[in-house]
Amino acid sequence: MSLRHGLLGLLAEGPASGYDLSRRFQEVLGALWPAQHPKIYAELGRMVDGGLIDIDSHGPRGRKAYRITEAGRAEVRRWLTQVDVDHTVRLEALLRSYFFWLMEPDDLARHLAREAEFYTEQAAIYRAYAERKDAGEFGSTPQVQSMRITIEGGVRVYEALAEWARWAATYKLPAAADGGAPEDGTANSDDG
Amino acid sequence: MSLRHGLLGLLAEGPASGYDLSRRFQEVLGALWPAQHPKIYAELGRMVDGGLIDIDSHGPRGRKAYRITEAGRAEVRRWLTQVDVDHTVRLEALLRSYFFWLMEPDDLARHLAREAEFYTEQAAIYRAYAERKDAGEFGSTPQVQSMRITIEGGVRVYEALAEWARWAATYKLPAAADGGAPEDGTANSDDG
DNA sequence: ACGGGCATGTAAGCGGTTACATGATTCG
DNA sequence: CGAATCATGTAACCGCTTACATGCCCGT
Repeated sequence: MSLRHGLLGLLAEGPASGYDLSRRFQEVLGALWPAQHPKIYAELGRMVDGGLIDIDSHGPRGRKAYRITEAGRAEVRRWLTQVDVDHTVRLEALLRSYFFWLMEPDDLARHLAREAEFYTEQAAIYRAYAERKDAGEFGSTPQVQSMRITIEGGVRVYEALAEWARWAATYKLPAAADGGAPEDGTANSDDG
Repeated sequence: MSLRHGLLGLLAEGPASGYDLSRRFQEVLGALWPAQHPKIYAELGRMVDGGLIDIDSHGPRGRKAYRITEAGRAEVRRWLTQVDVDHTVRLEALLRSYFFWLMEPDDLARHLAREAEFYTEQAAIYRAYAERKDAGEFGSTPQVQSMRITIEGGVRVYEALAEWARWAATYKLPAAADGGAPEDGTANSDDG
């Protein structure tokens, strides 16, 4: 249940409304940790009930700003230091790659080209963000330092995937063109 | 709903039981696309109803092997060529990094060290797998070629994360102590 | 006055995890 | 004979997404 802790972490910087939090999640974390507004509003309600946050102020258009409590601060710190990282990743692109052998070579080539393009673009978005940060556009508070690290992670992961897609294009296609016939025959049983 | 297509893809290699599929998902895809057995059995049931697979044979201990049908083959090919890739990623490690500023410097250092270790280990597991493959241990069928690409993706993603964690350790801590540029060499003018 | 963005929510449904439950077979 | 592993499932619950629904306020 990390959305809760993500919200608490953002609120640790200062009061914000559900709408604000939704936007901030989108900005940097959007491609790394998606969070839709219904989930956010629901979670905020639950956290008020649990005493982790409370309502700071009411604004125009029914706006409600939330403020983190001491219990909330303690909870986000507990999460950061005590709770094991959930290392689950779920990359559909890599799942698909397991089944590339079912695709026609030129469908596959097109697919990999599009994939490479997508990841390259994502990496560029993050890199541009990093450059704006390094140019001092956001100041140099501890929060911004942390954000810089997150962004760097985005750059590196997307660059890795972009390079992977380009590598895959050169790996698979020659195998389909030039011989490389399956002369093995014995292979079939599972276990490796 | 990619679990369905993953199962179909594996069944395209030949008949298998739910238990087999569960194990095969674990092996290579375990860290890239988790799939628990209850979900697998449920999905197999639904796919039989939908005519994408049917029961191939009954074995000992109530074992049921499933065989892909023509409709199933068509469906997995449709998925591979027609359906847009779901590019959603969800990396808790990067979400957390956004809140590093809330951590004590030595908690953070310990955290990043453990993270680096974990990702390095994962990368090593995949790299070892890749080497066994490249040594010809699994033959060189098209399926194995595809698997090789998946593995390469695993290596690259985990290596990227490992390097990121190591970079982060050199980036953040000098800022807390007394300045000094990160090894990476990229500009960070506003860095303390 | 009106359109776009601010702002908050509800409800249905899906996909996934965890815990529970059971039994057969093989191997030592 | 007992333990490990094979093998299949159900049920409860959780987290998340999508679609639906509403209304206000600001700028032009």
